[in-house]
Amino acid sequence: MDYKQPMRLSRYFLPILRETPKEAEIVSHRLMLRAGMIRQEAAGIYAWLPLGLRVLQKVAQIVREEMDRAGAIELLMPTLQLADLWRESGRYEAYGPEMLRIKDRHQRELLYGPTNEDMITEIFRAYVRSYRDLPKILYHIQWKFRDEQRPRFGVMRGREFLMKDAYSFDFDEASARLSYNRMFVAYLRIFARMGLRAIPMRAETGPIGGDLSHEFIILAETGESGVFCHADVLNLPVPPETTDYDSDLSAIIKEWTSLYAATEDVHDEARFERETPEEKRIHTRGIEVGQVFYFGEKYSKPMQSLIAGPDGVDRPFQGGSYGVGVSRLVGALIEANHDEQGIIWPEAVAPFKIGLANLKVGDAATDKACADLFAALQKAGVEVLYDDTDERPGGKFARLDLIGLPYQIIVGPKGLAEGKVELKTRATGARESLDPAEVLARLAAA
RNA sequence: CGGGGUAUAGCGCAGUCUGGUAGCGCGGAAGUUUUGGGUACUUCAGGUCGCAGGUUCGAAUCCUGCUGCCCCGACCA
Repeated sequence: MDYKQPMRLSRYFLPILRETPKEAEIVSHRLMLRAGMIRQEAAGIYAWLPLGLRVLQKVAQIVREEMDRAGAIELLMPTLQLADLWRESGRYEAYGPEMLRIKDRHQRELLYGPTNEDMITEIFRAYVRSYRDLPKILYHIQWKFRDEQRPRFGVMRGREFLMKDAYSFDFDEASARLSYNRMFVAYLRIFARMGLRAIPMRAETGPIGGDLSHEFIILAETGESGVFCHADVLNLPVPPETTDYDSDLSAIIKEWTSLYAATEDVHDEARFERETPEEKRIHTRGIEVGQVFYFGEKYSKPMQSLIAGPDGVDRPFQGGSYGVGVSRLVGALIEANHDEQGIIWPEAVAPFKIGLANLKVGDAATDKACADLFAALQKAGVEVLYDDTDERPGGKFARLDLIGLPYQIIVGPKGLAEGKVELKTRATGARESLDPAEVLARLAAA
């Protein structure tokens, strides 16, 4: 997808719903349906329409950039996996009905992958034998399927979902902890870049297993689990882009994990009260958007992925896995950024930066002013959606507010009579009457 | 997986109790009008009433079975 390609609304595919579909209960689901981002094809299974896809891919791209920055290497594993692979790790029977099991024409047993620890271990085992090749962190961004008993909340808890999962390979535990720390720091940056405050919380390790784990959680009333934390954890500094991932990151980890923060599953009320002054105690709900695990030899041992050490002795590698719910994040972002009128996208993930509204299509002056602005924005490489439809102003305003582009440039005969266009900032609602050149200077710069 | 709902036009709904071959609003098309926060009016198009059986002269409506979807709970990125 070429994001910079400017788009005319009259040629785009943006099926806006004026009324709320009744099946949508929470706000992000309602808005995604209304804004023409997704269409449900089955319970927990969605088609991503053009506007939704743009956001999904932007989220994925931020994840990708931060993973790369932290030294992880991208690959791509298939969605379908052989059941035998999972038998080898002992998880085929353990996983339960959540796993979608299917057979091919030869009656070979396959499954639609709910995660990829087994497969990445198989790949790694095939090629890596020496401690000298470690450490490594491999990741991919791929669709997963978990046959939830009860999918709900739109893309926040779908059955099919897009996930980034990374896997670390280390020779010893000390090194594995460093990999864990790298991913931890990368996660802090990923969510911060999307304008989200994600808090790492101690959590249960779940069916994947392991002995060290944090969930990254966004506080939201509509979240699926209860959380407890110290208020100050909301204001900790996010590691900068210049963070050296080859350095010892433990100071950052310590800073982010010393204040109390836990999900209800592992919550210890006595400890919470001991460690947190009453006025700093937060008890609310949260949306899990990422999780990091260290699980040691859980897969390398049963699957016999052995690494020769300096002493010539083979040992199972020390593993960790690190997930980010990419499609879920799109829902979470809306939960965190909306108002009565619709979505308010953070600029980093907005489907377009600007909505350019021609209030009187067919009027020579507004047409020309819009065409000039459109061309200039295109030239400046700014992502712009030009509403060139022959529709009433009210409808255009409502639609732009609904889809939540960060800026609206409103061009109508009234303002143009004085040589002005209006610049509206979606987040604040602020409207300014400016020369077209001023608007350009403002929006093309940032 | 337990409990509760629901299924009628693209979307939101009425009609079902009391059987007589389907209607309203929004949206769509054509037109007049209007033009800075979803303008008003006129006309038009669009539905084998979730599916399969059954009862009946006749079924959206009554009976049986099935399926999809939603909500609460348990469970989960």
